[in-house]
Amino acid sequence: MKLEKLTTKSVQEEKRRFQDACGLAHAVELLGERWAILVLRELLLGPRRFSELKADLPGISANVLTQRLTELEDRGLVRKTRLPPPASVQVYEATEWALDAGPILCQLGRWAFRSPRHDASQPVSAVAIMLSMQTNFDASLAGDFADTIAFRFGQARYWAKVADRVLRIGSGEAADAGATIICSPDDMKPILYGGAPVDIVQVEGNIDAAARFVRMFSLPPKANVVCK
Amino acid sequence: MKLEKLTTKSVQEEKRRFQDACGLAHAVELLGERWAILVLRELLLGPRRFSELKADLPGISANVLTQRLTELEDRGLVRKTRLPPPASVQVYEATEWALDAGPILCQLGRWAFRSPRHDASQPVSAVAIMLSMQTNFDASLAGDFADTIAFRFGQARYWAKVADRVLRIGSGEAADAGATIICSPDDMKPILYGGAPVDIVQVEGNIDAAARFVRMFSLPPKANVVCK
DNA sequence: CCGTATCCAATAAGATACTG
DNA sequence: CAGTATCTTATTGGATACGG
Repeated sequence: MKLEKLTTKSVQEEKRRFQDACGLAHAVELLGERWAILVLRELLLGPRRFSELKADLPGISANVLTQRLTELEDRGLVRKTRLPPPASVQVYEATEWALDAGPILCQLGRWAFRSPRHDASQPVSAVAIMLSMQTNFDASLAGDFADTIAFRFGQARYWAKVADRVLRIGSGEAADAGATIICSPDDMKPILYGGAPVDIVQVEGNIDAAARFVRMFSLPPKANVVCK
Repeated sequence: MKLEKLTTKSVQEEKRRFQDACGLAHAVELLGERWAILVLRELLLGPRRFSELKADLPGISANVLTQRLTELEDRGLVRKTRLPPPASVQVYEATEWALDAGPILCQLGRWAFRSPRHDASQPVSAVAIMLSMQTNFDASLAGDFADTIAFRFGQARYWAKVADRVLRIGSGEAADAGATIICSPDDMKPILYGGAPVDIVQVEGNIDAAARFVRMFSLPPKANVVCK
């Protein structure tokens, strides 16, 4: 009975494969299922646990998340590992190869942002807002700025470091932060992309550094298309 | 009755939207349905007609193709136009914005090519093999080569032009081709990527130019991952 | 708390035949 | 050729209950 089910399932998977050697067709086979790309996005800045993923992907159900994680593991994009003691907690981690897709996916996101249908009023996750900084950083606005800005979104910790007109982001505590911004990921949207001043949220440390930092981002122009 | 159906449908579409302002989530909403990315790929080198698309997307059914084209049109990615007389035939054409996604999708394809699960023995479409040349062109192998190679895949015509270690591709007849390669898209795979000599297919014109040209491509290395 | 397994209803995809 | 119409099958997401 179970064997039959498994066989049926693999036959189905066969049938759902594209008969197409093009790499792009395979990309769709790897990441084309609903939620898969967003699960990977959440892993781009480091390992996460199941409940974090579920919390940051509003609308996903536990069984679907389980299924996507298992599929991504089967395909070599995700590893199920255990954090070193004393944490000793189980986490999901993107493989190096999966991380290589990160910059490409960010570019795809920036492209889709130009859609007239895009709704920026929806919520964003912490990872999403951090990645958006990386993607929409405008080197020409950086001037001689050189500092690290730390972010506290609830319990989550991230940082963004600017030097020589290059920005790098990462997760974890920042040792050398000139300023720390404490708010929710959603609070950052009007500040980074709506021209709002940084002091509408809590800032610790060098507030001028934080204020300069948040003016270094710009969104791409909307596409000139008509759509129903 | 009909109104009710439409309302139900739009409510359903609402529900399927991600509550996520991240551009990547919107990219999935734009291109995430099955076949959508491959339909767009087929339009990246110029307008195509319904039957060509159906023929080059093995396995797609007419109703799904209709639905994808309508959706892509609604979303501003595709325009339904009519070729100028005397052709006067209806074609589907990617918008400028949709074409901007082309290079990103090609990079995603090159990334997915590194998957251990990728099956290069599947067939490729004419557009896919031409795009793969653009994507996998290795400038360091071009030397001082400067010439245009024309391709005839059945009735379809494409060209690839190399100058100053830069390759450009396009569709249509090439006026100044040094050589013309006449075969099927699948025949090109072993020649471009398997080291096979170009003269296993029909070549007209300067065969040495064709032979040099087909050695200018290299695939990315496989990812170092285990997968079930 | 961290998931996993199973069932159910809704909907999307696919196969096939058919029409202007 | 360019799609529609109809029927069947597969997948999804939500609820619920269960195991470590």
